[in-house]
Amino acid sequence: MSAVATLSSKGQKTRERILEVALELFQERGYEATTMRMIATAAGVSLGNSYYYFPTKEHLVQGFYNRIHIDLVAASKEQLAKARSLRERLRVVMRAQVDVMLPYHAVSGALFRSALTPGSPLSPFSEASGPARRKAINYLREVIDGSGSRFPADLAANLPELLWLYELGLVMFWVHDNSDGQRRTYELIEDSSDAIVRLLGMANLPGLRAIRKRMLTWVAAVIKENAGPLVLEGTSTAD
Amino acid sequence: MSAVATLSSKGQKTRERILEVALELFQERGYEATTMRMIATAAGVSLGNSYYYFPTKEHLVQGFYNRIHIDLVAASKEQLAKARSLRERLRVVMRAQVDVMLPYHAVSGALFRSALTPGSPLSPFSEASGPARRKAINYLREVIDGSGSRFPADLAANLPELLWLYELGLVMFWVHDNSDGQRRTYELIEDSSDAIVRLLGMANLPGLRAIRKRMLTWVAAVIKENAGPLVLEGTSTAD
DNA sequence: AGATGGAATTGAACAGGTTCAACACGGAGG
DNA sequence: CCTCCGTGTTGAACCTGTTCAATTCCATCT
Repeated sequence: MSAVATLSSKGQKTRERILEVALELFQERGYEATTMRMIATAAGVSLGNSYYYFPTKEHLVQGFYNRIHIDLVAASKEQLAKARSLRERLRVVMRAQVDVMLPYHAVSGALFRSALTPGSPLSPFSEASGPARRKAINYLREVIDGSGSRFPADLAANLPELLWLYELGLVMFWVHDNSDGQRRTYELIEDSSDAIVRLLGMANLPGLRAIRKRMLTWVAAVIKENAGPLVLEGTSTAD
Repeated sequence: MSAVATLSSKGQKTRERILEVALELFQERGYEATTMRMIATAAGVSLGNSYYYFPTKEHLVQGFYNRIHIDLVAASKEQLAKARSLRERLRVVMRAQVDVMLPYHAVSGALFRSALTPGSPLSPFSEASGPARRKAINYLREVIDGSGSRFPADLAANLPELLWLYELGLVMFWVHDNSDGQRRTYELIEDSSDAIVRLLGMANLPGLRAIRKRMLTWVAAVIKENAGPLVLEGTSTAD
């Protein structure tokens, strides 16, 4: 069994220290260039000890995800309280998301590399990412509820998940965005937050209703159907 | 300089043999579990020699991409000739795409892992993937042109790229699809090919026209803006 | 034939992620 | 105080991707 379950204050502290140091080094030198040996040394522990707390180097990234979400909430809460329209509220949150990730852009490629690998505990769809995913989706639910907008029942029920996928796409774009300061991503946020709200408003148009139904079914399927016994080649997902 | 440029029949043959053996092993044991030493041995060359032809293990995957596209064309050409409507033609090609990838589903995760990493020569957006990408897009252009459908100029101009992105998304879904025989992906093809054609038909509706314009701009941007001096941490993309 | 130069090829060495058997520590129970 | 046992911790060893200086091969030229 991994050490994650039992966390005496001693172990907890060590674990924290390793993660802290790791994130710093990732930021300074990049993911690849940061060696597990470096991390261990900088954290004042042995190489083997790092593996006692983090089964693989990639598991350190999960800590990164968690931190990002905390920062996101902190960075957007205030502005969000002032924003009324859904369009504006979306803008605020998405901009904040990009803001808090800024320091990591140079290494984001490596950081997110495993994210799209099916079966990886780092996949945003994975069981292991469940808590982080639920937090993110719930926050988006607040974003929606806080606006005056109302939608057809089926759409409303799945809208948080839908927007979460949008957020994911935005992050993917940001990762690949090399314009200075990721200017283009901010532009995309402007355009897309507007477009999304408009499309949502049109969801009841005669021609779109049928398509909407089926699309929602698929969205729900994508989000949910990931608790299955998915095992990646070689490595069991036991954790 | 890499060896790719000059290909005497001797080297060509060796290169082919390595790639052949590699793809077989990937299929049998998975990507991670297949060792460069295994590949070299099975191909009857030295370890170093493999690296003469394929700068990294991942470069072997590029060969996989190329093969897939060739197989796709072979598998769909005949049926495509019989299909008239855009919806039907889309269905045929997308189903063929999934068909030819079938044998690789178990390892597809690892195979496509690098695909989403920015700067990687394996990224479908990368310079290195240019030829393969253009082939794929051109094939989609045929798919569109072969149907009777006509679209507004700006839409028509970017439709192949748009559909290519759709194809990419479909592949991502397929990679994560664990239903038996990837049944769900086939279902998604049914639904989405229909939805796409309907949406395209509505692109001129008053509310959608403005959105369409801006979306197309972004699609064009995503596809093109990838020739820039993008360097991944540590490794230069010199190739 | 002999020389020359680039293409192919080799094997050893290196680096970094991961594993593992052994050991230290510290509190609970006797 | 001693024993026991599970949590923490260690460092060496292993495996595998990657690099590189050195060597062989071979077609062409003299």
